[in-house]
Amino acid sequence: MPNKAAPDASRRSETARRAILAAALDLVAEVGYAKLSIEGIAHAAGVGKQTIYRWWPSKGSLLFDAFLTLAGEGEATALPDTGDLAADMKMVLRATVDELNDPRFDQPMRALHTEIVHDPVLAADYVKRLDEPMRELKKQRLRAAQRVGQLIEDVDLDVAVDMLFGPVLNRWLQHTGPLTHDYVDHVVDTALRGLGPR
Amino acid sequence: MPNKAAPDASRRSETARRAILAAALDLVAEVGYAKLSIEGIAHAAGVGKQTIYRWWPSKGSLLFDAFLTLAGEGEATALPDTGDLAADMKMVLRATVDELNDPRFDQPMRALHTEIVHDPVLAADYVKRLDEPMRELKKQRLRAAQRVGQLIEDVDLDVAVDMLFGPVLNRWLQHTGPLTHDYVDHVVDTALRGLGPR
Amino acid sequence: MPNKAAPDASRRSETARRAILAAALDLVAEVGYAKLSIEGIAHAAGVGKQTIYRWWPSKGSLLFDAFLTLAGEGEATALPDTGDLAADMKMVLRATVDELNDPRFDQPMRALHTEIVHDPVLAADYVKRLDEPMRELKKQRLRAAQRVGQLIEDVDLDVAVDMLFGPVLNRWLQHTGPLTHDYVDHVVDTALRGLGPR
Amino acid sequence: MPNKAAPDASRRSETARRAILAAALDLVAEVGYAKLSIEGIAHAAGVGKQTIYRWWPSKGSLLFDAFLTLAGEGEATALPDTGDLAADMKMVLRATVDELNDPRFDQPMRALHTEIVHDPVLAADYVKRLDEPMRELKKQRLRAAQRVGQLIEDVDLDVAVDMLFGPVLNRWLQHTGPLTHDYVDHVVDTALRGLGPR
DNA sequence: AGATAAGCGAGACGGTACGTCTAGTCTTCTC
DNA sequence: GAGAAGACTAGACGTACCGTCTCGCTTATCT
Repeated sequence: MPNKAAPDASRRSETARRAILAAALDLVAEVGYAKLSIEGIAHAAGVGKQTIYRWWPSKGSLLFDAFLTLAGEGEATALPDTGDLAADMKMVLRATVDELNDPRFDQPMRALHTEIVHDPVLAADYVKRLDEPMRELKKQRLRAAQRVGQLIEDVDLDVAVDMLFGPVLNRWLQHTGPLTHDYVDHVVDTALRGLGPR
Repeated sequence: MPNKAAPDASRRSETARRAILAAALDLVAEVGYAKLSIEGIAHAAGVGKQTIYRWWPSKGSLLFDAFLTLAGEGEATALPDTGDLAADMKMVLRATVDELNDPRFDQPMRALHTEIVHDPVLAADYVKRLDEPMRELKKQRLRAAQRVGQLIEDVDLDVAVDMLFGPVLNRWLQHTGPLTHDYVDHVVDTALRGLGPR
Repeated sequence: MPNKAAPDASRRSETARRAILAAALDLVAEVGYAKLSIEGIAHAAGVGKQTIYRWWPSKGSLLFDAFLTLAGEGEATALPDTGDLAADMKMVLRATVDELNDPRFDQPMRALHTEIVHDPVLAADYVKRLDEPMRELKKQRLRAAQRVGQLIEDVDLDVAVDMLFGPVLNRWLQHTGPLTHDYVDHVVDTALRGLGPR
Repeated sequence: MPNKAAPDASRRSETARRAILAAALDLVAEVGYAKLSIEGIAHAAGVGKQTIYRWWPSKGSLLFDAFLTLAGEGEATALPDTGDLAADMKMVLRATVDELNDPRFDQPMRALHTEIVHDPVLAADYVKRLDEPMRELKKQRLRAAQRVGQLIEDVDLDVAVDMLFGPVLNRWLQHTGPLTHDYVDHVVDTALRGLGPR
């Protein structure tokens, strides 16, 4: 039994919702995460603060929703499959770093990741609605590679995905090095060939 | 001609410095990054706010210094070398996840990483004073493995390090899965063997 | 041509009207004037806010109506006349202070007076619908006294009423002293006898 | 033992204090009591809100202080004494109504009285710092009148003061009639002569 | 040794933003 | 068409911190 009356979603203003999400993206890109304020978003969206507090429990969840409109929730249905696993993975990862290098995506993604680092609830949501679906697509491509003998059979596909995509995300988050196409090519080649001899 | 008089470091109070760093660690562990305030740290350390602002340019750099006292700057001089690369890497990574799972380390590290994500200057400092030295140790161990034929010759060692350590850091930051010894074992085995057949 | 359609009073819900007035009185007595809100009244009355805004132009006018239901508009038809002016005035004033000391009346009256102080329109309404009728009754009693030689002929009856009732109201409003029967007796005696010698 | 550290008054900024009081007076005169906000005062005074909240417990006490700067705390030392009580009281009361009719005084005084009506603590302060001293001056003048036989001996001087000044304040607060010199003359004459015959 | 000056604890200052509350308007649905 | 319900824009509330500043006090260095 909820002790606080939930707002009636059927009456929600779609106009306001969209204005808020757009304003959040614009503002985070403009002023950066540190200076992003609910008050600023409300003002930029031409909306009362309460309208934000009514529908989002935290700045993180708002950023998450905003990010989803940017990413297009569940837009991709499959990774490219030209028959050459290495080439396909390089293509995907190159597109990823291009996105990460795009200022329009960079700031919102950093903001979202910051929230995820500190908010396990939000992180769970992120895993379920963004990470899992994307991970599934990646695993599907890897399974297809297994079928044509381009990937060993007895590998943990989650670990495989982590090894292919983790290093790039880390380098971006931690500014430990430049995000280039060369780097991702190296990562794909190394991951596929393995570090050990033979 | 500097327009702002630099503080005279020779007169700096070591007592205050230590109290501030300790209070920062205690507080971030206690209340979390989001509720961590300079004012709170100053109060907990029994110190005036100005003493913090005088010596640290940002909350991030303070957290960095605090973290260094926790990690023990440049304490380790070499990674273990029993002759078995896989076993050694598993040992190191298991120790790493144990640390990441330790509440005393978890919050300060998350706080530091948050700052790094948004502050390239701090990130550069982090890379130079923490990431680079640790990375060098790891590369030394990998070079030793190359000498005894446990690691292929023509591999980019930076990429190798990223593939071994990146997935763990990632999983921790994004809460994408549990950080277990099993997981790191999988990662090491897979990285060494490679994803491709043969 | 009115630009705002006037509500059709014939369709007005008497139930809602009464619930609102009752809720206003209850709430002002319970939480005090400062924390009295239209929203709170609407909620307590089980009524939509619009129903209040439709029928009352201001919080003051609502309080005024509520107060009228408490006072019983134009209920008294004459002041007591035992033939002894002083005794009759003391009786009336004692009843007045008893009312002012009654918590049920105290808060609503203070609220109403606050609104009157700042709203000349409401004040005019108050004068016409509450002050004037009461004042007329008082003047009637004074005129009767004049007829039997208990009050001088050439006195401004409005001034006389002000001198008898004003001090009590003031003392109550300003908390300048306790409102006792003794005090009103003093006022009546002094007013009738005059301050000057003889 | 106070549970909340009291601010250190010795460090108080006199500039800020004066700016706040002046801004409060200006604003209440300009926009009226109903639209007077702490935020507005702070802004007009070029001051942070906290500086107001630090030094005044309520809007009422701020208005009180502001009013004191307007009235000049304890400025008058004695009422005029020409030997003619009636003439002197008329002079004083005429000055009073002139003040009440002055827009510069009207709004702040109404604001202050509103707060007093609802805040007994503030009312006590008002009585002590403004009402009592003024009342004492009035009573001194009345005592002087008693000495020269212009006022009866056995009268409660507080009641006498209430009868002379109460009606004017009342008429002003409640808008029950115009505040004219004629009116105060009537009041003084009637009070001194008394309502009863002879 | 006394003067000088810096760091220090303390905390007031002008501000920004927080998250909550209410005003008054508007919209939707029911009776 | 009035009414219950409640979302909407707007903005004040009182609180928490920001980063700067000023105040005495304590040290350390320099005449």
